[in-house]
Amino acid sequence: MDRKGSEARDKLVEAARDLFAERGIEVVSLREINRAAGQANTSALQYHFGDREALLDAILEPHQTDVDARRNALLADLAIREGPALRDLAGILVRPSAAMLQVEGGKAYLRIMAELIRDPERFGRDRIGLRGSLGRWALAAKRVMPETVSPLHRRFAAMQLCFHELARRASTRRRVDHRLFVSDLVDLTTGLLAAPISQETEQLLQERDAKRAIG
Amino acid sequence: MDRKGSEARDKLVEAARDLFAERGIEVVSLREINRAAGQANTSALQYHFGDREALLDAILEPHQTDVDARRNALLADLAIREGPALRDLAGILVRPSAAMLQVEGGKAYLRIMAELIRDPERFGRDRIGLRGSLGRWALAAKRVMPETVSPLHRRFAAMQLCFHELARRASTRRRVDHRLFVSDLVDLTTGLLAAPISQETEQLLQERDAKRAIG
DNA sequence: GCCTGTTTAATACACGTGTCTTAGCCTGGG
DNA sequence: CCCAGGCTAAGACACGTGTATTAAACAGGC
Repeated sequence: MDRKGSEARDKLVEAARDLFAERGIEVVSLREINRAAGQANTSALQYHFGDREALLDAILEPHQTDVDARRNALLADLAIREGPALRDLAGILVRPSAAMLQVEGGKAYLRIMAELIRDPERFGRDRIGLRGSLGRWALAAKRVMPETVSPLHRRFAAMQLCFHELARRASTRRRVDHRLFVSDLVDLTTGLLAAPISQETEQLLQERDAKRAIG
Repeated sequence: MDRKGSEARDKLVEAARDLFAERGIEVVSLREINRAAGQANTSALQYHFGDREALLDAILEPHQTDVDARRNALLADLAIREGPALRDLAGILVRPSAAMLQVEGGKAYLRIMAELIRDPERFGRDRIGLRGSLGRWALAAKRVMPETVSPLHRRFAAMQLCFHELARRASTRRRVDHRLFVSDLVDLTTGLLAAPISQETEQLLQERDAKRAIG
């Protein structure tokens, strides 16, 4: 009942994937997906998936496992080395997802992911793989990063940057060579993770801590 | 016919503002806005604004002029000084918008802006004020920034970061003092703008240029 | 062959939507 | 007073939506 059904099912996920990417997950109607997939009847989608969420899962799952495998491999490499640079971390965040730029349907996947990660609450944060390799990445990053105001904030911001920029790249016209773009994105992400704390911030931090000590 | 009509009109924009911020501009139905505004009839919105886009303009306009005034003032200050640091630039990007965190309805405005700036094409890029103070900021930034791979890319990424983080802040529970958050966000933005170019990127750049020289 | 289970097709239903039309209200100016 | 015009109310229209139901095609196993 699940994997690899009926060619029509495949067409459905394909059509849904592209429509979700192009116009947003919630906006596209199920009927429209049916139409786009050729299966002219209304309940094909109903039959194969049940509802929109299950369809979304079916779209995401293959790419998700692909990305997770790549990132986990990089993380395993990292564990061996000692004293990895921040740029290595940024690369581990960016590159596995960036690889989807060259995969069939990967661009649509990236655009959908950007929408999902934008507000993780909307569709449940499990779906974006925070419990998967992204979570492991965050842990590794925490170990390496210099102590900052709110390292969590920085890591989340880095994820947002990464996925948003990948989605932008994925939605522009066809490119063949993404290496320069990816390398630049890794640089940007590194800059974000490594952003120094200014005097102003330092002072405000001290003020806050002082207040907390009193209160 | 335009400014300051009828209290009901104000309630309409207020309700629409909050609903747009909470659930997305395209998702909320006009009927729902009417309902939320108390005006139980269906065509009040129709009458006062015409369509959703005009309503959106009515929501944005006051805050937009406010932000533009603040940013333009900062830009004027900047023009006098010489050799401003990148962090000053980042501050000019962040602070005028961040000020909306403490303004009645400003949080909703920020969340809407984040959605608009996410894909400027969807609603027309005029609406996000790229022709206003944001455009002037981009020009000023271009003058100050070190030459990078694609400075435009960096400036756009900085804007995205800024508005997205502000929207996140705006959608969390009530906070009183935003100074530390803002200062930290300025630091992050600075780090993004100032992110150094890695060896890898440098090399890829040279390869690209070499190819271009041949082709 | 035939019969079972899986897939596709074809409608039907109740509901929410954007838009339009018509009538009622209510206030300010003559 | 009254009555024109800005505003609100109420409803109708055609349409798209998610879901459910029922029938038809299509396979493979005995």
